[in-house]
Formats: sequence, structure tokens, C-alpha cells
Amino acid sequence: MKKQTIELMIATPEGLFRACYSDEGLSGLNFPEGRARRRCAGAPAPRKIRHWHRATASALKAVLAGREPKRLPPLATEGTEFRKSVWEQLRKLRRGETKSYGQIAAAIGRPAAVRAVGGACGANPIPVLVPCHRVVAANGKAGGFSGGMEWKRKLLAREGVRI
DNA sequence: ATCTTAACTGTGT
DNA sequence: ACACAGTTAAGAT
Repeated sequence: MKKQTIELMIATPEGLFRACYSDEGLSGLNFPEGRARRRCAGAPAPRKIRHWHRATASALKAVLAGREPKRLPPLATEGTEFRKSVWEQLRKLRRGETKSYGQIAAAIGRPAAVRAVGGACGANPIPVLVPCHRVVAANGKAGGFSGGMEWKRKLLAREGVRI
């Protein structure tokens, strides 16, 4: 049996998010796309995954509302060692707390890899729950965001962060 | 305060 | 080997 990922939707006040699961846990989370894929039919998801999905949905809504999620589903992120170590640092950022790309780089022992850290953030498969939006530029400005600057601003604003 | 330039590093092709 | 990216610090205007 091959490794297949199951795709489930989450309805939020901000739109319809799409979550992807492997049999290890949550492997991806996507911002609402223009086209809302209706996927009511087909094989129902395994109970294990539906359980994770509840946690994901609840956590996502919490962060969107500017609150701290109570619990997270197991995260099944795949990537380079470098990237994983970056994401590990991101998970330590709490609500309203921000760090610069340089600070993250220093935290993983590669103080000069600031630019690469930016790349790692952009490659983050699970935005919002892995708070890549809490990484800002060193000069106090916002920095970039692969999911669209509107999201980054909105998420930070919900947490009371001013830029 | 804003613009330009020059380093720097991990990844994908 | 090369070009790119969610950077940065320093210098010029």
C-alpha cells in the first residue's frame, strides 16, 4: 500500500482551508484557494485522521481568532534537516511573540544563513500552526510572506503585533 | 528616512 | 555551476 495523503477541508470565518494528512499526522495546510473543491463523496477518512482533523480545525480557528491553540495534531512535516530545525524554532514562538530571520538563524547555529532561513519559512508546509508569520525583518518591518502579505498582516494584527 | 550595493547560505534545476 | 529567495548591514543621497 502506497503512502497516500488524505485531504480534508476546514471552514473558518476567513475562508475554506485545506488540510493534508499522511498516516503520520498533519502534513500540510493551505490557505483558502479561489476554487472551493467539494469533496463530499468518496471514501471516508480513517477515524485516526478524523480525530487529528478535529484538533487541526480547532487549533486553526483559535489562531485565526488570535488565541493560543490548546492542542495540536501530530505534525508530519517533511524536509531538509536545515528546514526542520528552522520549523522547530518557529514552533517555540508564542502568540504575539516575534523574532527576526537573523535571530532564528542564530538560534540554529548558523548566524549567517539569514537568507536561507527565509527560504525555509517559505517552504513551511503548515503555515499558521507553525507560526512562520511571527518571523519579521530585523529593521522592524514586516518582511515577506509566501502566502500573501495580507495574511501575515492579519495574523499579526490578531495577536496585537504592530509593524 | 529612503535607495543602492554587496555579502551570505540552503535548495532546486 | 547557477540563479533564486519571506535578509541584512553599511554607505550614499
